[in-house]
Formats: sequence, structure tokens, C-alpha cells
Amino acid sequence: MNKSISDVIEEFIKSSLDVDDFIELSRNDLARFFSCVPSQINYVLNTRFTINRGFLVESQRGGSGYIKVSRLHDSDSNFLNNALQITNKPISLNEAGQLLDQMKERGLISEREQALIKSTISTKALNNPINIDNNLRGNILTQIIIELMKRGR
Amino acid sequence: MNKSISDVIEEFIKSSLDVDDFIELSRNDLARFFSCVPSQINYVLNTRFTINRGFLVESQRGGSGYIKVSRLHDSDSNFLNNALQITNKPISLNEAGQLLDQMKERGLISEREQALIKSTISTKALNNPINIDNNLRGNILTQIIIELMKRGR
DNA sequence: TTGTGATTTGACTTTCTTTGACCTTTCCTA
DNA sequence: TAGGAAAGGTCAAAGAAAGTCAAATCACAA
Repeated sequence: MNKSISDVIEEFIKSSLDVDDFIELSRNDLARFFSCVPSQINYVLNTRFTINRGFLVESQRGGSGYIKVSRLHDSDSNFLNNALQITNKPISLNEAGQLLDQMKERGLISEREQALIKSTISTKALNNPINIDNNLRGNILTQIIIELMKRGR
Repeated sequence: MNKSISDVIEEFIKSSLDVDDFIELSRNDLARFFSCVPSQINYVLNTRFTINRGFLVESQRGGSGYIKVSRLHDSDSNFLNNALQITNKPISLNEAGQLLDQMKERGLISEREQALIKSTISTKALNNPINIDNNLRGNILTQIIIELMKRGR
């Protein structure tokens, strides 16, 4: 296969992640190194290093800015990935409750956290035009899960 | 018999598959090579390299796109894995039918089971807002395949 | 000879990648 | 403390493949 520049950059980043669990890189340097425009780096990051594929990308702008790419660790990240698939779509209060139960069961959140989150996605909290609720519930849970992934427990 | 250009292309691909288990080719190059229109390659692929006949075709569009053809003379679990790749995406009634044929051919399901499953994914069963059908079909097949994998035959 | 299914062709569509112009955030220094 | 420099971000246009679909043609059997 004729590898695209994006593919090559992807490989480069991935092989760096084989050494360490995360890397920090400079968008401009990397672009210079691969003789491409800086926004190509964003393209690669956005298409290949998504949460769904088990990666987390964080960055900071400005002087001494950086891009940090980390690999999310397995078992839990697997579970969370599945969870993401679910919260991606509208989700009922009931389903959400079950999901949170499981998360607690696994020790991904404490009982106290579980209660807090539940109140967050309760019907009362989402006092909204009907039918959009489930959507919103999914969104909120998605954010929470991403946060959990970040912390890596 | 007077060989058609399609036959020639078919032979060419098959003989490449004698060397390796799969080949990657460029639709445009191949078309140029055989002095035909690019969509002729699709024709050959669609008519001769179906799951049904034991081949798997994958492809990517866009810059550095490709077409990959592989031969499936492998173990069942491998077969099911490939099948999963297919049912992962929306799948037409026709393709689904071919897939089930193969599964029966390989003894992965009985004739009775095949019939039952077919009725399950028939257009009638999925009497739904158009266009969602293929999606749903994929989902159902995915579940069935997973179930099969679980049971280990 | 004619009807039918297989093949060939090409116009149009969709998807993925590359590029560049312009925007926003952060840090540092005069 | 304001302003400039040094990051990184966004978005849309252009480019590069592959996919679809249906009309036209071909080949063969009845």
C-alpha cells in the first residue's frame, strides 16, 4: 500500500507510544519534520487518535504550548469504550442508572460519586423539552467517562 | 470461449492471490493497465470476488486509497472475524444472504438455522423507515455471529 | 431472429487527504 | 499592564481515490 503522509505520521506517533505511555510533541516541529503543514498534524490526531481508538489528546496553546498524546490503558479503557458506545446515543434514565451501577461495581467511581452523577442526569436536572432528555443524558455521561479515562484511575 | 476483459482481469487477480494471501491494488492503475474504465474493476470484484466465492474485498477511497482482495481459505474463527467486519457496516439483504450461504457451506449453521436467520433479516421483518434497514440488518447479524463465537461451534 | 443475462462504458457521487488562510490562547517583556 | 511573539485550533477549498447506477452493447440460447 502507498502510505499517505497521514499514515506515516500516525505510525511515528504510535511507535513513540510503544516506549512510553504518553508523548508530548510540538505541532510545528513535527510538521517541519514531515514537511507538511501544521494542520495536517491536527488531521491525523482527529482521525486516528480518538477516544474510541483508545487514545487521549490534550494540548495547550501559546508560548511553550504542546500536544500530549496518551494511550489509554486496557481493561478499564475497554469497558469505558463500550460505555462510550452506549452514551453516544440517547439513553434512558434507567439504562444510565444501570451503567453507573456497573461503573461503581468495577470501582471506577465511588458510591458518593455515583450519587452525584445520578443527580446530575436525573429528570429534574434535565428539565427539558421531552425527548431531548435522553440525548443530553448521553452527552453528560460521555463527558464523565472521558474524564474518568483521563484520570486513568 | 472468447475471454472477456472481465475474465482476464479475474485471472490476473487470482494468479496474484496464488502468491500471497491478499493483494492490494489501485483501481485506476489496474484499469489503465487493462485499458478499461475504472468501474470495470468494480464489476469484476462484485461479480467474481464475493464472500460467497470465498473472497473478501476491502477498500479505501480518497488520497492513497486502495482495494485489497483476500482469499478466505482459513479457519472458521478467521472467517467469522471477517464476517464481523462486514456486518459491522450496513449490509444489504443480498450480501447478507451470501454471507449466510457461506456460513452454512462451512457448517457453521444448519440449514434450518440459516432459514430462520434469513427470515429474521428479511425486508418484511425489518419493516422500518427505509434506509435504516441495512443498519439493523448489520446489528442483528453481528449479534448472531458473536453468539456463534461465544459457543465455539 | 429475438429475448435475456452478462459485460462495457461513462457521468455523477462519496469519501479521505492535503493545503492554506485566518483565529484563539498563552507567555514574556518593555 | 499592554502588546507582540509563539504556540496550537478551525474550517473550507482543492485534490485524489474509489463507488454507484443505469444506459448501451454483446453473446448466446431458444
